[in-house]
Amino acid sequence: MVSMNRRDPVPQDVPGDAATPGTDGRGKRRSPLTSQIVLQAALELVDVEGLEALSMRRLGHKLDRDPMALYRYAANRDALLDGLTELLLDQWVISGAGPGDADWPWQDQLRQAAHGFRLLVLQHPHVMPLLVTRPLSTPLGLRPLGALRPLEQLLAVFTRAGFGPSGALHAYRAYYGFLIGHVINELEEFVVNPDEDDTGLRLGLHRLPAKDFPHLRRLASQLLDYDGQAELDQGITIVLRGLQSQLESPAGPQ
Amino acid sequence: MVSMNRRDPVPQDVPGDAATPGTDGRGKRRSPLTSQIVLQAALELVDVEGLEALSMRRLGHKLDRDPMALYRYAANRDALLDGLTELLLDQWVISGAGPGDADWPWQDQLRQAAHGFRLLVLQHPHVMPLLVTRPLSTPLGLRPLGALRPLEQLLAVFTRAGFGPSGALHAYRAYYGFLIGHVINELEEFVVNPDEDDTGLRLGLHRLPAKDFPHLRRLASQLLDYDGQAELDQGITIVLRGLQSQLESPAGPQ
DNA sequence: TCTCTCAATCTACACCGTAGAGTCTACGGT
DNA sequence: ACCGTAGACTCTACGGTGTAGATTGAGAGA
Repeated sequence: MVSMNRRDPVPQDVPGDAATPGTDGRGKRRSPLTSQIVLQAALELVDVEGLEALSMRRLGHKLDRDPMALYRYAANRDALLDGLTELLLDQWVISGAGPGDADWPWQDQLRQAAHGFRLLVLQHPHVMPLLVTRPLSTPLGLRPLGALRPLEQLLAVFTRAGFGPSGALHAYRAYYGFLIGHVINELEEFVVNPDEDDTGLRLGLHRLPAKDFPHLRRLASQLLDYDGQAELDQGITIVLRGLQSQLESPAGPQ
Repeated sequence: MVSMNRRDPVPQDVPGDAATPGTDGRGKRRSPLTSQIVLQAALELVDVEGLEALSMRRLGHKLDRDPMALYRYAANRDALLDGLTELLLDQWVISGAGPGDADWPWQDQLRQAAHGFRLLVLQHPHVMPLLVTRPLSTPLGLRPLGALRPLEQLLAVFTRAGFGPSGALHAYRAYYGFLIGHVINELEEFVVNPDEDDTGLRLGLHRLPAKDFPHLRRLASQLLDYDGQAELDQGITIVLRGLQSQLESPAGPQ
C-alpha cells in the first residue's frame, strides 16, 4: 500500500449547512460525511483526473474513509454517477422561468440559458459523458428531481412564449437537442496539445491522405480559431428563428 | 433490490458462430481471427447485452478464444471501443458526396443522411454513448479514417452547396450538432417498460410533485406518442432553412 | 530435421464494486 | 454509574476486470 495521503482534510467543522444529525463533532471523532460532501469530492476527482479515476476506493481515499463508508450516501457507484449529473444540472440557471420576469423576451432567456449551459459543461468537461449516458438508463419520471427541474423550467418558458403543451415539448426538444449537440461538438474539437506550433501538426491532420480528405485538410486554420461561444450563438439564433416561425405559422403550436 | 447481475454461472458453449471465418480448416487448428470478426462480435455483444457486458474476457468467451488472443487485433479495450465507433460511423451513407449526383438538391441529401444516421443509431442504441464519448479523447486528425469520412463527405456536400471553407465548417457543426442532439434526446425518451397501462405510471410521472412540475405532468400523453422520425424531420427543416438563409445573406458564407 | 514465425494460451498482478459481519463511539434511559 | 442502542464506519472476502510477461504449439521454409 502507498503512504497515507492526508493533504485534503475535508471541510469539517461546518456542521450547520447540511441536514446532519445532531453531532457536535468537536471530539476526537471526525464529523460524519454528507452526500453533499461525497458528491463534491467526486466532482473534484472527476474534474482533475477524469471519469475513469472515480472509483469507490479512490474516492474513499480522497475522503480519508474506508470505501465502504460511501455506501451510506450512495447506494452504489451508478447512484454516485447519477448524483453527479444532478449536481451539475441543478446548477443550470434558467432565468425567466418564474412568474416575476415575464416581460423579458423568451428568446433572450433561452439564449442566455444556452450560454450558461455551455459554460457549465466547459467547467466540468469530464462530466459531459454522464449528461448523455446516465439518463439513458432511467425512465424520465424516475430521474432525480434536480435533473428534471431544467426541463420543467424550459417548458414553462416555452409555454409563456405562446406554445401549447405539445408545441412546448417540440420546442424543448429542438432547443435542448441542438444545445447538447453543440457542446459535444465543441468538446470534441478541443485541441489536446495546444503547445504545438504547426496547426496541421497540432490537429494531426498531416496524417490524412490528401486525396481522400481534401476538404478536411484545408480546414486546419479554421479548426484552430474555433469560437465556441460565437458558434453557439449563431446556432441558437437559427433554432430560435425557426421556433418563432412555427409560433406564427397558422398550423401553429396548438 | 440492488442485487448484482449474477444469474449466469456458465454461459453457453456455443462459440458465437455468427461471422465465423469462411475458411474452416477441418483440422484441429481453427482459422485465425480477424479484427473484422472481433469487432463484429463485440458489436453483437453490445447490442444484446449492453456496453457494460463488453469485457475482454466475455468477448473472448464468445469467440471461443483466450481473452489475451484479442490483443492481437485491438491494442487494448479502448482501441476496441474506438473500433466499434468506426464500425458504426463507416456504415453511415452520405449520398451526394461524390461528383456523380451533384444535381440532387443538397438539402435533400442532408435530410436523407440525417434519417440514415438516426436509423443507424437506433439499431445500435447501446453504442450511442461511444459516439459521444470516444472522440473526446482523440484529437481530430488522429481518429480512424472511417470515423472522419462522414465529416469529409459532409464538408463536400456543403462546399458544393456554395459554402466556402469556413462556412462549410460552420454549417457542418450546426447540422451534426443538431443531429446528434436529436438522437440523444430520442434515446433518452425511450420508454423502458412499454407493457404498463397507465401513461403516467409508465413514465413514472406520478411521482413528481404537482406543485413543482405542472408542465411536465401535463405532458404524459404527448411524451408517449413520440414520433422521432417526424421530430427529426421538423428539426432538420429548421436547421436547413437557417443554413440556406446564411447562404443567401450578403454577409454570407465566404 | 531444425528453426522461424505467427496465433493463441497460461499465469500473475493490481485494481474494481460490493455483500456480510464486525467495531467503535456518543447518547438516552434508568 | 451502568447498559442498550443506533449510527458511522471499518474489515475481510469474493468474483470480476484489464493486461504485462512468459509459454505453447502448429504450420512454413531451410
